[in-house]
Amino acid sequence: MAANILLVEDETGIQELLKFNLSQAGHQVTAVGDAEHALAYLKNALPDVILLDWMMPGMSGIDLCRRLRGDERYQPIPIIMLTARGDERDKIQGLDTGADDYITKPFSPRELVSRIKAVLRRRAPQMTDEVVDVHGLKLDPASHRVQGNGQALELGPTEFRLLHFFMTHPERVYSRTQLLDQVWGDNVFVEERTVDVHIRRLRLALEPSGHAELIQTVRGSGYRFSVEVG
Amino acid sequence: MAANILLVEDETGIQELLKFNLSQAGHQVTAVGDAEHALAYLKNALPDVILLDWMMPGMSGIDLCRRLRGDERYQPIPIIMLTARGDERDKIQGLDTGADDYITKPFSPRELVSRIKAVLRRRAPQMTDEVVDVHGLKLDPASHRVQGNGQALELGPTEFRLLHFFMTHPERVYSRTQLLDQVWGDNVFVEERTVDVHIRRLRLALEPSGHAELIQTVRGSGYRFSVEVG
DNA sequence: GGCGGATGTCATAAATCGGTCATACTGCTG
DNA sequence: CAGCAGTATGACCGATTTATGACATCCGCC
Repeated sequence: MAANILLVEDETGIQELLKFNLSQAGHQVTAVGDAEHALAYLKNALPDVILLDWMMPGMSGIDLCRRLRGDERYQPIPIIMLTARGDERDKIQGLDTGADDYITKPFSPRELVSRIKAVLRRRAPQMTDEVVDVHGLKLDPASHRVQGNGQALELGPTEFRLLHFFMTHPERVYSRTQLLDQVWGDNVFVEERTVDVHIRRLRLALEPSGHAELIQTVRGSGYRFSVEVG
Repeated sequence: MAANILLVEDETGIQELLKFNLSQAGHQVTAVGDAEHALAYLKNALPDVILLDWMMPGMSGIDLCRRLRGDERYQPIPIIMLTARGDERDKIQGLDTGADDYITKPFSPRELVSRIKAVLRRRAPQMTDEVVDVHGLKLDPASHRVQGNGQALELGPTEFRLLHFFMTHPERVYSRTQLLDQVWGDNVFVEERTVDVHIRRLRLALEPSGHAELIQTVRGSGYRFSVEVG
């Protein structure tokens, strides 16, 4: 579950310590000292999570949070607020501004790491490395394996990501464009029809265990991963 | 998993208690009364874990922790902080330390032991001296020997470390970068492709006993040590 | 200083993937 | 039932990734 994390924190001491601990947990951390630098960074890269200190010189964490929540581009990025105060009022206010979670100093590295995991799970289930199991179809991100009813299934990198996305977002139709954004990544120049081809390859790969039917075509809309028939 | 533990604690009562309990659990304990003695000790020996009391006369636990974290030589050593419940919040406020874990007094010896174990496993499972045996492939860190189905296998130092890491982290994909970090060490300037070469050498070394298949390529992701086929 | 093993790098071969296209098929609409 | 838009399929080929063999360097040890 390696994630790119943007840390916005003015105290260099805490910055270093968090950086160390999060790196230890396998994450990629970029640290900036204030809201302005954070915004500058965000113009060029989209992290998977943002850790935001509550109190900062200049634009405060809460202001930055509000601003990010107002921008469609940054809206989907989970935000965790860091604060020294355990005040319930602040917590309410923090969550009010659109933060996904809130953690009070001091906290253990382990706690922070697990909260990051939780927040990722909620926002982007396919980012976590948890095993997904649906109807006898099992996908393990850690070992990068897929089994259908215990039988090993072979699928290429793209099909793997595609299936992973589908399994973590079941029972819902996704257009080709959405799939390209989610599975291929944004800003990729690829024909929409290419999705069809990979859907086919995925179906072929799932055929041996009879799980191909889980990938359903919704004419005029896109595709859906669903347990129900039809 | 016998570990060398450095205990830094000023209260002799607690010191004795922990020493007894940890020895009981099979660990080798060295106890010192303050940070200065701890540093002196660390010049000559590197323990596997450090237990650090939070509040101490002279240099506090938190200062020592910071200092150790800043030194590349001590950075990989797991640190567990011992803190008194309800300690003045302000002093510890937010200044999370870079410790791997912290435990609040009073705690049960059993809890401490299991946390030590957890921290060791998390940091470096391959650091332990336990013999690893998977599918007839046996690796003994102590004697630095590898056998496949009883047959001695020859492998170079790097291949040995690589195999050791894999055997202690099975069923999981590791990217070339991760392998470089874990097996070669951080901050090493080595081409990623070099990993391929050592993978090949490792496979060649394991060939005689037919264990080469345990080293599997996961295209686009990295390599995996796995008992399962495919 | 010479030797042998170990290590990292490179060039090249081999394997696989990914995107596109042409074509066949399907289901809806009038 | 003809036409049409959307989808499935099979083939192709360049691009990327991995495997392999060869080579230069380094280091400890005679």
